[in-house]
Order: sequence, then C-alpha cells, then structure tokens
Amino acid sequence: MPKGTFFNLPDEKRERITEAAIDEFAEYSYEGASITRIVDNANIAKGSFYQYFEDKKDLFKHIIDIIGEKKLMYMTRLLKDFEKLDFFQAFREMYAAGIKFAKDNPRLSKIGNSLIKGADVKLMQEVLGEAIPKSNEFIKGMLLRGIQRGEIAPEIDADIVAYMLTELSISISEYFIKEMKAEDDMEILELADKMIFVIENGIKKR
Amino acid sequence: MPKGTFFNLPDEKRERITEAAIDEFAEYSYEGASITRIVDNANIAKGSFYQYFEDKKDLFKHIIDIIGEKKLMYMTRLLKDFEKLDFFQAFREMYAAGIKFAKDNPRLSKIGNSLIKGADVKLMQEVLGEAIPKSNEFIKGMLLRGIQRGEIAPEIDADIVAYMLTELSISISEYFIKEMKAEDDMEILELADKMIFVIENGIKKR
DNA sequence: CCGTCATATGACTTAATAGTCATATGACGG
DNA sequence: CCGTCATATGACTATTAAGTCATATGACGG
Repeated sequence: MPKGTFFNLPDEKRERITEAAIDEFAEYSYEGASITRIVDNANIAKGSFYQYFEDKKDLFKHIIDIIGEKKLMYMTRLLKDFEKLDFFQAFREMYAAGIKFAKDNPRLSKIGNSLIKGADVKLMQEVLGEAIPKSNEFIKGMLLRGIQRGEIAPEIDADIVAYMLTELSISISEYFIKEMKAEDDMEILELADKMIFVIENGIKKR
Repeated sequence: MPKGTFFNLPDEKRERITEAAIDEFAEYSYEGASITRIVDNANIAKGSFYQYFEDKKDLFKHIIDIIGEKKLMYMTRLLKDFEKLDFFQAFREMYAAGIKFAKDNPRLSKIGNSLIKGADVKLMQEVLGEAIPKSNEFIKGMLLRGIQRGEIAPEIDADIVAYMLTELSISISEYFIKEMKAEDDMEILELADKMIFVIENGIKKR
C-alpha cells in the first residue's frame, strides 16, 4: 500500500503519477518498468516517489488494485441479475463486460494480461493473491449450476472447461488489444459470439 | 546466427554453453536473462561469449532455432500420414505431440511459451518470423479441409477457431508445466482429450 | 624451434537500474 | 514574524547489466 503522503497529494498530482505508472507498466511490464522514467514523465523528483511508495512493487500493487476496482465496476451491474440468466446468457454477458473493459481501458487490460501471462508466478501470486483461483472457482460454480439446471452436458469436466474458459477470456481481450483498432464494439462482440458459439455447442446438453 | 567460432568449438563446450543459456532463458525469460550468469554457469570468460555470438539476441535466436528443430522432430512422424486422418484424429495427434514435447523438454517449452505470451511483440516477430502466422494458417487449412470433407460444421468461423485452437494448445502445455509433476503421460493426455471433447462437440458437423 | 593465427581471457567501460539521504521549501499555527 | 513539520528535491550510492579490448595462450605448419 502507498504511504499516507500519496493520498494527501492534490488530486492532479496523484493522477499524474498514476497515469505515468500505468503508461510505464503497460509498455514495459513489471520487470522492465523504470522508476526513473516514471518520475520523469510524472515530473516529480526521484526522492518524492519514495515518499509516496515503499518501492516499485508497492506502486505496482497499487496499480493492480485500481485495475481490480475498475474491472469490478464493469461486472457489478451484471452480477445483480445473474441468477435470472441461464449459463450461456450469463457467460455471454461476462465476456461482453470483459471486452468492454478491455476496449475502454486498453492499458489497464494490457497490464493485467501481461501479469497473468508473465513468467513470474511468484509475483503474480503475491500481487493477485487469491483472485485467479477465486475466479476459476466462480466459473466452475457457474458450470455446475448449469449442469444441475440441465443446460450443460453433465459429462464435461468442470475443472478443465473452467480453465479453458478463463484462458479464452484472456486471449479474447488480447486479441482485441492487438488486432482491433477500437473503432466499434460490434466487430469484437461478433468475435466473442463466434467463440461462444463453439463453446456452447461444445458443452450444452442435447 | 552464432559466429563460426561457436560451431568450431568442441561438442562438450558448445553444449555446456547451450545448456547454460537454456537454463537462463527458462528461468528469467529473454529480458531478465543475464549474459554474465550464463558465462559463469558455462565456465567461460565473458570475452569468449562475444567470440561466439554477436550479442544476447543472437544467442536467443539460436536457442529458439534449437527449439524449433526439436519440436519439428516431434511433429514430422505425424505429418507423414496426416492425409489419412480425419480432422479430429489429426488434431488429437497434434495435441499429443505437443504435450509430449512439453513433457520431454519442459525448459524449451517454457522458453517458447514465455516468448509467445510475452509483452514484447517486436521481439517475437523478429525471433519467430513467420512461424506463428504460418502455424495459424496451417490450422485454418486443416479446418477448411475438415469442412470440405463434411467433418466440421461449415458455419464456424475458421479464423476465430484457428486462433482458439492455437491459444488452447499453448495453455495446455503451460498447464502441464505448471500443474503436472511429470509422473505419467496418461493424466495429461486425458486432460487433452477432455479439452478436445469440448472442441469436437463445438465444431463438428451434425 | 619459430612465427602465425585462431581462440581465450577478465579487467574495463558505459549505461542503466533501485533506492537513500542530507538539505531545502513552504504552509500554517501561535 | 517565527518556528515547526510535512513534504520536495536531486545528487549520490551501490549494483548490475551488456559489450569491448589489449593481451595471453597454445596448436600447428614450415
């Protein structure tokens, strides 16, 4: 967690620092990010940085927290009437929300993805804590509920499929960031639908 | 490409260097890898390294070449009677070969995956060249052939599905490296079959 | 036995990094 | 107007990195 001084800062300055950090981590990932470049771009002194943060990891965790909060905002609306939807509707909504997040926040999305996909498993666990296992469990729960409701073929392996769905949700936002030039939502939602079409046929009960 | 001197080296020394480099890149990825550690572990002088290689990237490309050659060996046997197999058989064989490669060569697999998943797209293109697009085209070709043969539902989007299959093949070898303790082939092939089950239902013609 | 030439060496240079610290500033209460 | 205290600063340290280079070695042909 950042030190108290960081939160005492005038909003403008705090945001300048946050922006510079997001730029840096999005471009260079955690390892490659340079504190010196961040303070230069934020126009603060090196020493000031260490008045606000313990160290590089402290800053990074803070940025990851911001990402988590923002992503949650995209999901909460959806979580309210989650019970009403069948699995495939809910799943489509989840993907759509994830895609919208990636579209609106490409830098944040990039930081998150490169953390998850990165080689440094230790860093990931330290920074994300239980978020990944939890989200996997959540999807698995969705699948099991779908099976109980008779929407999903009971012979699937819920663990494997949950893993596949997580991986594909990451790759879809990556695909978006890499390929799409952010012109319109339509194209990317079509893309998601095409993926979901395959998944749906793959796991639905007949 | 390494300099001539590298290939003039006695086999034992050349292998010592190669091994040290593989260890290093597997543990730290390209960015984090240290030439100093490599030369220390290989027991050669820093200066000698630069008699053999232009620079760090030159070494890395060489290691990637080795990976490519080795992976090709796992695939060639299979490529011979590729025409005889239907799509799902061929696909299963491909996954199985990929898994076997990852099992036999976890360090090489790790290097390859972290390159592909890494943030540095420029590096990837420079080092892998056309390998990724080509492999994507190859899978797409398989899919289109499957459609012509009436094995695969014609309404799928071959581009998207090819992309999904590539992503999943990477995540399966990652899953293997992370989760499995390399005890037996069986478990991981079962895992692959469970994935393929979903994909097969997802895209086969009814 | 000598001279040559490919190879081997590690101290060195340059540049970048994260993090520190003595000092300066400036706002605000008394 | 002064003293205090949180904050601001950038030169500095210490470490590590990639890459260089003058010099040493040693094998081999004449």
